[in-house]
Amino acid sequence: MVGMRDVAKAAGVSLSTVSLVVNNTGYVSADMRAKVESAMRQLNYIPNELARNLYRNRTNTIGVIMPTIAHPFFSTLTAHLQREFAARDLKTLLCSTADTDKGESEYIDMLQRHMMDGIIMAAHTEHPADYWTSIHRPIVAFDRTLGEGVPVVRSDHEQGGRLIARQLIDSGARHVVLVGGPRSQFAEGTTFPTIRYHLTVERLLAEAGIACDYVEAGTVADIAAHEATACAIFEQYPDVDAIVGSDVVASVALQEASRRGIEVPADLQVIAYDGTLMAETAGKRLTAIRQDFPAIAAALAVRMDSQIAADGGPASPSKNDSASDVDTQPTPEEVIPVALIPGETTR
Amino acid sequence: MVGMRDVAKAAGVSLSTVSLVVNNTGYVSADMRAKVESAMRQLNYIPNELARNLYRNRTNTIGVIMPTIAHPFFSTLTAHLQREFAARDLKTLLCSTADTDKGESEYIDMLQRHMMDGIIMAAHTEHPADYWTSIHRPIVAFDRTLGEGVPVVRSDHEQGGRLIARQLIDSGARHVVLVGGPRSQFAEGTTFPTIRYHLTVERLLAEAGIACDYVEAGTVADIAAHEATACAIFEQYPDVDAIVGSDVVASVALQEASRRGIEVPADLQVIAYDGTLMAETAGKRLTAIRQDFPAIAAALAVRMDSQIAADGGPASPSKNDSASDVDTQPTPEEVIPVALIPGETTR
DNA sequence: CTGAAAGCGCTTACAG
DNA sequence: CTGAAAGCGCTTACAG
Repeated sequence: MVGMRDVAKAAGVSLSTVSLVVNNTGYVSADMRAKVESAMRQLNYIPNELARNLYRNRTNTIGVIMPTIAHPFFSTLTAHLQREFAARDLKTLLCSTADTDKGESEYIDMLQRHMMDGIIMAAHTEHPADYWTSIHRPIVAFDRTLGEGVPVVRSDHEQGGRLIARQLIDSGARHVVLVGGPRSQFAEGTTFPTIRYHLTVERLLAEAGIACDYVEAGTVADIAAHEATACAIFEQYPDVDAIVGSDVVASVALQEASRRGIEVPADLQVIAYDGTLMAETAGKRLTAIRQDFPAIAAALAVRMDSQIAADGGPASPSKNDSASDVDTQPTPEEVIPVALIPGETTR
Repeated sequence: MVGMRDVAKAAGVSLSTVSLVVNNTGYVSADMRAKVESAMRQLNYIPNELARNLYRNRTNTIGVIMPTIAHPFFSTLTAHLQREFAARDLKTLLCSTADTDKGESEYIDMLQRHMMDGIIMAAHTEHPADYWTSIHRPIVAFDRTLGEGVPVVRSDHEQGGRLIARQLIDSGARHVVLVGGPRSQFAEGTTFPTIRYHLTVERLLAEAGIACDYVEAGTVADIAAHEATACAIFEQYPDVDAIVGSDVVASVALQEASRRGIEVPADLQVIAYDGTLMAETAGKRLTAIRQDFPAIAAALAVRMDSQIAADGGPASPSKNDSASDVDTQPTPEEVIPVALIPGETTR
């Protein structure tokens, strides 16, 4: 392995001169630079980034914690995140909680051991209330409230709920089935804002006097369960005339409806929540609430930027502690609008 | 930041003793260990992994270069890879070529700068013949022949082609449309083994006297193009009675067929190549050639293991150079069987 | 079994 | 504008 030392020797200059040339820092005379550069080329010198990382205590790597990217929602989100980070010269370390026996605590560990500069938390594991706030390193949550000081980016699920409810009410739905995660996540003080779309739909439909049942489809990582659930709906609720669920659930429900000879949208409407590619490849183009992946990813990246800037900032307690106390925003939350994309599965 | 030095001071022992305790290496007396451990706890010591990385010249990170994980094939593959690597305590660095303005050469750069221990190459960019072999660091290719010394793992596309052809012949297809990547990739000496399934199908259908047209669907990252292509088939070939393409293409083609009132499978058969989740969420369960993701990921990981072992090995030219010459396998290629999963879209 | 020393490869003040 | 020196935080021979 050829190092700076070798280059310095070959060029007949000092170590620091080589460093200056490599980093294009400070002033180096033209011929010094030339000598160094030709030596680098001749020896085929490649700087060892690890040494720099050690010195700077930075790896330019962000951990992206997802339940699993086998799920289209999370693969889409991750793809967009990766683009945002790459544009900032940040690497994306893929951290799945469902594909692995590793929980996110192992990833947090890696964060603290300085192998990552920050973490995007989009997995669904639950933790004691103070777990996240006690970490004191750059974390940004997606669609999770993790506690004071952990910024959140999420879609406007209330809006999503309103859009769905309006569609269903206007089209004269009579019996709606909502498919979603474990109802236990709906408890008071839940950390899952996602549920608000279900709650909103339920409330608005109730006000309109429309029957609405909720069916649990298992956790987001259990895709087989989604498929089974979607098929079972028709047994359990023979007179269902509208189904609302994730792209996966909606697609499978639509498929099952076709198998049973149920006319969509005449006798059954289907609305997908998420709006990934899968909503376009189902039996018909699904009417979908589209979460705005580019905007979500951009917002997450911007938040991450500032979290990192804050972290890299005053390592020693700043003299004006009071000022920073004043600055403490009460868990900044950024809400991204959604849109209803009309498809072929609603009236 | 509290470091080993602080722990040593607090425990009243030397630096190396702390190191031994932390790494659970060598012999440390019980009370020494106890003192150190309590000091670590009190100071809340967290080892800085960067320093270790520098010393060991290893990051335990594998770069996974994909065109884009927005495509279901690559997100599925990546999910499985991540599982395999995690089981080996290797991190997965997500490297997309299509989601980014970065080409894989930038990732190769990171490999050489020792920020990654190895690279899985599954993207589709072309390079001069000697590019890959000149890197001399752990690389394993998926479905790409990259040159001498770069192991390849791929599905048995010839078998895939045979399975498809047999299905089409046995069911009495008359006019088949094959949808795939740019035909320019089919040139002699191509580095894309994938094309062999098309070539095999074409040959076998020709022998059977069945008409077969090839339609280009754009690169794998251009999903919008796939969708457009799938719809256009019906205009271009009004009498098509079988369509073969990736999960995405097949799903969209099926959707379009339904829109046009074409009966599947009676008047049109559809076969999907890949067999991801998307093949299950289309309008009907797609008959699919399923690539064996778990086996592919496992094979890639095993190859990566040995590439890394070889790389970490004799840094200095070994005395028996001749022996290693003899050992040089001519580009090991591991071929994983595929399977035809019968669905509702074939007769 | 423990400690002082050198070193992983680079960076950055700091004298000249 | 250049060079000798200290240091990033840890590891590992190597004396004791």
